[in-house]
Amino acid sequence: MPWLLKSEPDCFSILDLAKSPKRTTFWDGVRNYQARNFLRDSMKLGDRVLFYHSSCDPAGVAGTATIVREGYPDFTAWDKKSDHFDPKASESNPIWQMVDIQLEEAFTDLLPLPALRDVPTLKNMELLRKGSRLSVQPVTDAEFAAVLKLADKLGLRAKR
DNA sequence: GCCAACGTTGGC
DNA sequence: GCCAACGTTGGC
Repeated sequence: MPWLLKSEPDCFSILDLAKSPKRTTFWDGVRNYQARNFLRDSMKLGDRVLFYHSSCDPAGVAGTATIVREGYPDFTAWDKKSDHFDPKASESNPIWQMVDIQLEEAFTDLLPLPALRDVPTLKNMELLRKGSRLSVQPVTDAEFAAVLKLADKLGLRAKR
């Protein structure tokens, strides 16, 4: 199943991912139980990911990635120096999970959120639901394909 | 920077 | 177990 992962580009952008060793990173800092359950139970090796930039202007889809390691304990949770430190977590009780993702394709430019709202296929997409804040979201195959198709149409996919 | 929507906390 | 208060998210 495809997924959508949100990141604030000021914190970690798709360019940061592109510059990472092997264009791969661990997806740490998720501190929401519903999102945690997706990371732990549902994300599978090889699943594709829409990399979404949130809290920026405009917000939108920045590219795609794939899951290259399935859920494992998020060790930043018991690192006191981490921004994502959680006093309730420990090595023996990790609470939080993360996955590793590898960059697949960075769009040449952001696919802006308002453009997604114009696509009929995406009408029920979790991202577009009013009040939706989930930072790890399942995406249907049809939705994933529709986003890529729109990126094509807007000329945001340079390499082939 | 505003504020609506949501999740979490904690008193009862 | 309810629910008010609070903190956070994230589009605008």
